[in-house]
Amino acid sequence: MAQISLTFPDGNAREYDAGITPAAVAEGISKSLGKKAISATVNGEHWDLAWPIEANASIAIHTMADEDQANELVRHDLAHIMARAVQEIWPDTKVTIGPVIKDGWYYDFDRVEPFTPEDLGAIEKKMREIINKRDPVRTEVWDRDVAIKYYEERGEPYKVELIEGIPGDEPLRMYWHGEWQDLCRGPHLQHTGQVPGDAFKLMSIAGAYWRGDSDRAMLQRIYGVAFTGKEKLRAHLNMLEEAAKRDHRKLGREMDLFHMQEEAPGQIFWHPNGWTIYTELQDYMRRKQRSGGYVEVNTPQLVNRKLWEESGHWDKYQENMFIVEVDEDHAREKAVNALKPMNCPCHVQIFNQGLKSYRDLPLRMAEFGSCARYEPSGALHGIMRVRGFTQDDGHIFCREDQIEEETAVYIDYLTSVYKDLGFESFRVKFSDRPEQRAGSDDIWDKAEAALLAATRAAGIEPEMNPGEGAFYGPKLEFVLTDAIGRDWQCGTHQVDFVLPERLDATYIGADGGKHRPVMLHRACLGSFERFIGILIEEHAGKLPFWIAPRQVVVASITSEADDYVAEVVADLKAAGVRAEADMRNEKINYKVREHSVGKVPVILAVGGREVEERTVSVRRLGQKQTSVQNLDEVVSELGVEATPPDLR
RNA sequence: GCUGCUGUAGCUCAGAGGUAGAGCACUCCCUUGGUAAGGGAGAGGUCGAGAGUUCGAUUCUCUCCAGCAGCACCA
Repeated sequence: MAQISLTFPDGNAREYDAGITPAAVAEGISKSLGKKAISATVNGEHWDLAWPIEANASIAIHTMADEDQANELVRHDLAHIMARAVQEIWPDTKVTIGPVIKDGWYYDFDRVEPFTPEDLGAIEKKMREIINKRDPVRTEVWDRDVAIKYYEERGEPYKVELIEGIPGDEPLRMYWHGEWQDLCRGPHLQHTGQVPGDAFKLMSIAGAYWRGDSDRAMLQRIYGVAFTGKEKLRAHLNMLEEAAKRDHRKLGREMDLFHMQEEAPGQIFWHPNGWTIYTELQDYMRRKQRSGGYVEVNTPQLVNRKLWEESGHWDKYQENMFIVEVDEDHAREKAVNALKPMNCPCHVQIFNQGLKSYRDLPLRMAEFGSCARYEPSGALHGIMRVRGFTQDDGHIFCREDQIEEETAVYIDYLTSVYKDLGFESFRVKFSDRPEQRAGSDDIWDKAEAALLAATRAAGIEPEMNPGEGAFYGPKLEFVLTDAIGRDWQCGTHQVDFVLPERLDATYIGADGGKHRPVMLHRACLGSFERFIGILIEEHAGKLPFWIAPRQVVVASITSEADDYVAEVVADLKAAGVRAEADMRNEKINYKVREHSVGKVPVILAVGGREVEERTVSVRRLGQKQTSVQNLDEVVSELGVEATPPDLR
């Protein structure tokens, strides 16, 4: 038998017979490791203990102490155990796929009867029975024809389709958990009893399209979470509960920021508090844009269909546009307009007024552009995905060779904005050429290289999103996450070769001839609405002082202090602080509670002593202790804090 | 848009085939209280909209609207 050499993490190598399994390797090292081993990493690949190793390789044996591998195995085995449980309870259910995801797994089923929330309990119970049986997990490699026939006979069409989609040279692994069988890449644990029975929970049922294709069957997906121990599960569930408290929809109500109602789905009624955040943020962005070399413009909301036809939106985006037809007695003729879903075509109209010289480039044009998009009803989400929103939009008209420099400048700009707003880190995704695209490969090469180079120069290694670019050019997406970890694209930076062409934007080059500018679409916040939603969740409502809508409440302890309260409020306002008086006939406990719930950053309590000494008792949100300070001192301190970071 | 769930007072929720309840919030009264809910009284709802079944519907059925979770979408 041929010999192979396996290299261990400590650098030592040992000789084995070819075809040895990691289980035997572990057993050979020590009896206890043989018992504790759950899987291995072989040449960087997560490897089942039962898979043979045929050639020289590096190897690391894993135990339950290796969190990453253990979680993957536990979650993956649970996916199978859940599918088995479901088929044992409802044998007519067809199985599809069940991958591991962050914190758990899901499995998609095809069953005529929908699952109910009560079913989850029954499935969990059955899963624990399976775990308690300690059924062995076994794997075999099959020929495709045999496997296809096997699944056809069992009436599992989805599995047949999956196999047909697997490249012919890849081995088909068939797994058994006891008598129950599934097609699976593996690896898995050795028996069902290795899965902790008290560290998982089925979370929810939802619809999901087969293969993610909305033209195909709607399956039923069951989500579960799982960990290696029950404390970790408890911590996770606890985290979710805490995260729910940070939901911007809940805080929006509690802080009286905004509301939404049936008559205007996907649109926001901003209340005074919320609008203060909005305008404070807008003022800040306007200053940043000015110092960033942008010129600010404003363009029409309602634009005739002709322009949208020229821009291509009428063809490609019509379903998402609010179309407005005027056909009334007072109108001479019927006009078809659309509320703008984007600002870009309008910005090109401004660019196109008069002749532009190469000396004008790069031309950075910005607009707080209000857009309306008819988003699918199921996509709406609080103020983060709406139908009426305002982008901090901007378009940079430049030459091809300026893309990299402009991208670098933009990343720097965005980074400073995010930092000022409390986001020290954010994720960047890079989407390159899709299959359907405009422009030559040569231009794409250059544009992609420019974006990547600028991003890397900024010290950012983007996540790759292959083939996800716009048809008109590659893009960078700047992603922030909400309270429960969902991704939201906020900032964006996209190269566009197409729109300048369609709308015939030109500039006169140094050579005296006409040239086509490149357009960079960019938004830093993305939209005020989404960004404020993220901002609220990121800070759990405890916004940085300068942007907090209600900054200070001055609360009287007894009515004797009322005059002094008014004086303190006046002083604070004069220092540029948003201050209000609370002289209601209520106890200080009550006032403190109410304004704490309302997330007011600073409460100044004043009673007889403070009136006497011209001091205030300062209480910061989230802190129990208070400090008595001189009034003038506090006013100047808070005046500084109320100053936006770019003006300090 | 798709699958499932939900819609009762400003908010959080209970309720039942015979036309509705709690706590908080709100208004008034008492209370002047020292850092997360002092006490009392009062007011407040075509039970999301429309249709059907029924002697009678907010409750059952259907359609629509909106929201929630996920999927799809997010040039």
